[in-house]
Amino acid sequence: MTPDPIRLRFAPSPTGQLHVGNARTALFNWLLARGSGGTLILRIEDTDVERSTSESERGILEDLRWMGLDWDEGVERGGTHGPYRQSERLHIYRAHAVELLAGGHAYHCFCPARQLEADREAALAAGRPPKYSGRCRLLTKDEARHRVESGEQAVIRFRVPDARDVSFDDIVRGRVTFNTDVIGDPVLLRSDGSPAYNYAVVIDDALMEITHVIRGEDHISNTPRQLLLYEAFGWRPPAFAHVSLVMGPDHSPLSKRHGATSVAEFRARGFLPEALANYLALLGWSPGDGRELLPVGELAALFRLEDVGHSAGVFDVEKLAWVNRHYLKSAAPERLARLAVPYFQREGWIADPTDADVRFLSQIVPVAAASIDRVEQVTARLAFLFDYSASRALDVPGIRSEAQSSRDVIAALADELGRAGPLLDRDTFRGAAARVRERTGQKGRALFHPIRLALTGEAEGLELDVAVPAIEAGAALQPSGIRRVPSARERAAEFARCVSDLGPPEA
RNA sequence: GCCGGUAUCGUCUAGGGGUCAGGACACGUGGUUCUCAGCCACGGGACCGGGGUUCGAAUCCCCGUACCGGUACCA
Repeated sequence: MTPDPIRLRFAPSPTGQLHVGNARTALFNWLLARGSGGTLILRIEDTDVERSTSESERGILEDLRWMGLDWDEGVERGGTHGPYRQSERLHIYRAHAVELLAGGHAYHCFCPARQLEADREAALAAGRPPKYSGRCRLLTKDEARHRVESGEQAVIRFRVPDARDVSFDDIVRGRVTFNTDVIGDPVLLRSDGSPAYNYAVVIDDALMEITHVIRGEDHISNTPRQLLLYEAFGWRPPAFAHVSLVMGPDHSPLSKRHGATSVAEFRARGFLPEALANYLALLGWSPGDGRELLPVGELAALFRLEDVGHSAGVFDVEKLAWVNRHYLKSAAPERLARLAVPYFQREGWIADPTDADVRFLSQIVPVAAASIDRVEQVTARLAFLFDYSASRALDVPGIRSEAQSSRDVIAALADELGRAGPLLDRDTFRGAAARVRERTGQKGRALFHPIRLALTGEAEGLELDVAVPAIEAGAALQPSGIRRVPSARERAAEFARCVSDLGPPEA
């Protein structure tokens, strides 16, 4: 007998960008669903009308898809358990509240907000738990009905049973127990008729037949309230798994002041989706055999909730960068080229790339990508192509002094390239360099470094064997959407002229 | 305050009554290369504290501490 397939859900609130902590929760749900042949549902928890926006919802969905996470039922996908937006389920919450009211599990509460606030402060001051006093619990149904009918504002509260333990076996943490004495009667329906979180989740998870709730640890103390609700309805609760939260380097919750926190920001900085997903899976979980660089598809087969760590994890951008480098090195050339285009555009180096431009970029961007952390950094690595200036290079003291003491190499290079054809491949470049060596007697660093300075305008960068042919290929680009790339010959001539204008080095 | 959770190198983790406490990122040193990055090799670096149980505790138990979460008509 095979067990029923599991049903999981990810239920974000569309109140901002998708945070990496939530992305990790989504990923864990996805890994388990895909690894077990289960169903993943995407539900939108937009009952907070003030803060929910449809742009946020769109952004979150986009970020999820970008990371490679898909879902089987839910928003923009449909399914038999919809609607999947809480704002479209209000009638369902009302109907079930009526049922709870009838069964005596819930009651109307007319306490004004200021009263509640005062109670709360008094309780805190007296060292008591600041839970709802229960003032309206004793109201008779008739009295409550009259007051409601007379137009008085009311919320519907759940009647939490007194002095009982509520326990559950959390899949990641083990048995967790709360006593109901510390739980105030939670609001089910607000005075405007909209459902509160703890109520809506229960109705939705139950009606959507969710079998496993994987969510952040911040929800662990909501769980007993929700369990009580399941009990009142006579429903069987799902299994719960609370995963720890993601922290910043200072061990406080990851926030803006730590830098990027949302999936969209990491994407904008040029992290690859497969790298972010791989890294996030490793934060709080490990396959156990020491392997770390595994695509999510493989991780899914290995993932077990029981193996998820109990403690909060610090988000380590350095390690993410390492994972990203790995995927950068194996990414398809044309994909990298296209990913890099927006960054070039931002620099004003490219307008609209032609097919030839993309072919050119597909040659050189992957080389640059092998030595950077994120696609964003490709511009610094390839600035020598599009942003060459001999005079600007020679403004840098270190470059100027080295160039001045290497005038022989620079002059010989300019002369040599003036008579040679373009250095379109490694061997042609090496041949030219060999002739400069013969003419000057310089070799090794004393030969190549000045050549680097003259041809790239930079003291460091890609190896010349690929940089120089790339310069020539860029210079040969015919009708192009790329800013003109000066050839090696032009560069050498310009650089030599600038150096000779400088005169001899100061003693 | 009260309730709940958590605790192995700086970070992510493996392990778990007797181990040289293993790996990865980061860091340091050396090598490779015209340079930076990379890559390779080597190296330093941890069981929160105190009690208890035990021949033996990082591992089991208790207490404490620290941190995180909750204590909402936010989710």
